[in-house]
Amino acid sequence: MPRKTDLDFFAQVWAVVRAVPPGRVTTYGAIAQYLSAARAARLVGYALRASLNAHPPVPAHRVVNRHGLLTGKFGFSPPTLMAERLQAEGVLIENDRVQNFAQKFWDPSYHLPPAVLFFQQLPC
DNA sequence: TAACTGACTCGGC
DNA sequence: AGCCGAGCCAGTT
Repeated sequence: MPRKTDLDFFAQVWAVVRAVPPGRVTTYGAIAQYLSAARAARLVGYALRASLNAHPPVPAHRVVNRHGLLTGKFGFSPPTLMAERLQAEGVLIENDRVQNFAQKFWDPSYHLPPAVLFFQQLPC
């Protein structure tokens, strides 16, 4: 299993997050699993915290934890920005929790081509 | 170089 | 249904 690729782990995470459609959300674990690093969910969160000044921008607000909780909201300024962006896309938030999480959930492993192909077709 | 740190997850109570 | 402890891995110090 090639754990190393031509792209940094961070860059891979960002690429996947950019593929999440507006109005949908995904989880750290789902991204990690898609990247063949199912145990690296924490790293995904770590990568997202570093994504705030990434180019092109990363829609980090569409990534929540497995309970649909907005655990990363403190990475935004103000922290309410994460919930506001989601609600602007039609995702209902209550008490920092995504409502109808099961319906809004978007799984990269299901909706995206295999990671190898996905990164192959990526520009740059 | 070794130790510490997380925007997490899973399983057991 | 919600809390607690252990495992996880790349980056940073």
